[in-house]
Amino acid sequence: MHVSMVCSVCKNGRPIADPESGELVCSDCGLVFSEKAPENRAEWRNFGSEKNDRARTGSPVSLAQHDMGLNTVIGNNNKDSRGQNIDASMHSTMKRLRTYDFRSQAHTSTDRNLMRAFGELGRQRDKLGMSDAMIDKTAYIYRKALAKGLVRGRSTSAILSAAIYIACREMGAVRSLKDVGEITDVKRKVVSRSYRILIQQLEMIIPVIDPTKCIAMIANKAKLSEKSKRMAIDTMKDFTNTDASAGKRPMGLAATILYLSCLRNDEDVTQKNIAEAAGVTEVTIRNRIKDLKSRSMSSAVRDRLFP
DNA sequence: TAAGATAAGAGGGACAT
DNA sequence: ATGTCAGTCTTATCTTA
Repeated sequence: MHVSMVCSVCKNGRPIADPESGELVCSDCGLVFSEKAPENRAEWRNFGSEKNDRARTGSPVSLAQHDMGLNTVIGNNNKDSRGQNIDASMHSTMKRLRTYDFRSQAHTSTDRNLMRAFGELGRQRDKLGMSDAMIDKTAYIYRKALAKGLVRGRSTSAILSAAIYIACREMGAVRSLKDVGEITDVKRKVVSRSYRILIQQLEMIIPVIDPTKCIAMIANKAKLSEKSKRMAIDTMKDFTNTDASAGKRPMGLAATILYLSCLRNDEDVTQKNIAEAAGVTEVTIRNRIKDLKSRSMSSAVRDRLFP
């Protein structure tokens, strides 16, 4: 299968194999490049006994379907097991059974809710560049939330957005609350509130987003030089696991260190460029600069930041 | 024009009542 | 449950180099 060699979003990253999911993801922004296309075309040959039946055996089992794709339906061909036509009374019985069968497919409110939610999830997945693994993770989280009654009283899309956000975080993909909110058309604060509820109620531990990934993402989005990017990532390593970023949004610090690195390299860039790429404001960058200036740090690091 | 300064306001956590 | 407080971040506006 053809794989484009440059990430379509950040225009810079190369596809690398993600050992966790086995998919090709962008080395810089974490976007999924491509995945194995599902083989849902008809079989070329028929291995079974039925004549002229080249159908596949069904789509893969997925959590992102309300019944996990394991549904069966009562057939419509009105033949018995030997292929004989069935008689009239049996015919009407079968018709009635089909009606019940169809209705029971999505009869509980849980099933209906899941159908709605996963329908929406399917519509969002391309916009977010989500892999199958991320979709399944999202679906799993949503199921748990629904089972715990966390959806009642809140909108499906709010909880779904939060589940998407959590799935992204767990897979190490760089997506902000703002990104997710914009794509799912849910207000950032609503996504954020739902997110907090989910991680509290489901007792989830969400890994902190890797700040070096943030830097790579911003640098590519703002089309900055590799040199500044490298430098910023090196510098950032001196700040991870310190309290420099405690309680602050990682993007703000990442953007600031990147900005300072660019200045150091005499790269033509404005606060505005970087702020936009990072999804923060210029003021935040300025505040972070002030914080950094007043911090104690080794002179080597200080020299690198403030020449 | 980019960067710095300042102010007002939103949203949420901690903590007390 | 409700109110207050400190801290973070955004938006908007004005000034400065």
